[in-house]
Amino acid sequence: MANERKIDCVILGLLSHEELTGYEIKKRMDTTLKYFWSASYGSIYPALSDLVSRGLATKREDTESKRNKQIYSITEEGCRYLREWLTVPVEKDELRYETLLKLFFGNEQETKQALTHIKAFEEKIEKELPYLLEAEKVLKACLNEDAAHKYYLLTVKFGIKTYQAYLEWCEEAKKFLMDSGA
Amino acid sequence: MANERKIDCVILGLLSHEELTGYEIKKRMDTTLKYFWSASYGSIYPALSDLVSRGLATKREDTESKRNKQIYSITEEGCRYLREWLTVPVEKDELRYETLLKLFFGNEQETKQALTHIKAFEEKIEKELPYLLEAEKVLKACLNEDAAHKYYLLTVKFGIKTYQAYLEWCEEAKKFLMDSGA
DNA sequence: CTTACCATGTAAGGCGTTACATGATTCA
DNA sequence: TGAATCATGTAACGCCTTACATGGTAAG
Repeated sequence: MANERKIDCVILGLLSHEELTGYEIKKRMDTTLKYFWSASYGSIYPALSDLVSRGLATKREDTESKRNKQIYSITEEGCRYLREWLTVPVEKDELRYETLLKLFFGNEQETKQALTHIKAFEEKIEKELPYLLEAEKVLKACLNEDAAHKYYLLTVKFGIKTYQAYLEWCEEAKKFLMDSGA
Repeated sequence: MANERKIDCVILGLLSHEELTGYEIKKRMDTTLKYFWSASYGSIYPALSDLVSRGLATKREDTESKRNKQIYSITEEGCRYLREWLTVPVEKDELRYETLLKLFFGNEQETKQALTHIKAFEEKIEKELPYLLEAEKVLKACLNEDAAHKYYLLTVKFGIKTYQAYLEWCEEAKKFLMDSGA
């Protein structure tokens, strides 16, 4: 237990909450996890097959719906694997912001360009923040329904805190460039 | 100009400030850029060769020092390439925090484990923040010496803002878990 | 003299995305 | 009936890291 593929752990984590299809796993990623993790079908489906072959998950066909669904569940061993991973210290938290890269080299362009990148970043954050705030409200309201909500709420709060810090920075950065620039 | 390898752009950006060896490029990454970008020798050296073969940079051997240094410079075309990239909108800002992943699935473990991850995260941030604050002080003092400092300062300020937000979140998260937990 | 740092590069392999390929079902 | 969404998968390829391989130099 040292070099786990993160995709395996994310999937097992989601399966530990409920049974899911590959499609649903992708959806969870694109909604609740997307603020700090992402994955594509091209990594999810192969990972699912792999988890089954390693005995960490099982697959069964859905009989109820008319769709050709493959439903995945976590196994006992999968649970053990997940819990083990959760006890191991975090290896790496990574941030790759192209916006900051372009800003860092801003001197090669005009101030206007730098401002454009900052504004684009600001707009993106302003558009996403309401979803986080809404999620916070909903989660706070049903905190007692599911113990897992507590942890979900913490990650949402993280997103809100940082997004608000981003927006503050955007304001300051714009002011700084407009005052000092030109 | 649509699918530029970011590593090329970072290197060209650094070379636009000054001539550098591959080793020095790596060092710049590990100090000034590491808060929002990273790269290893295994990607830097091949990229440098590639940039030379594409006419975006030139390489010459160092004659002054006794070391076997390969010094790289940006070409006119390299400058054009860089500036072009800087005008293109940002494609992706990515955050991959394993800490949040482990926290999200925190229900599978004890509250204690979640707290451990938060504390480890907090310590890491507390250790790095002073460097950012020091960099801010230095940059503010010599802002007029080099126009590029202005942009460098902005990225440092971004780091400070977010790190401070992280620390606030850590405090709240710890309190939240200790109050609600157990 | 030996440790730390300077300095360059390659090879193997991992991990993941994009694009492709296909088709069913639901809803307006 | 057509668009949106549900649903599963593969293949090619890109990009990067890790580990390996090697050796010089400066400082204590």
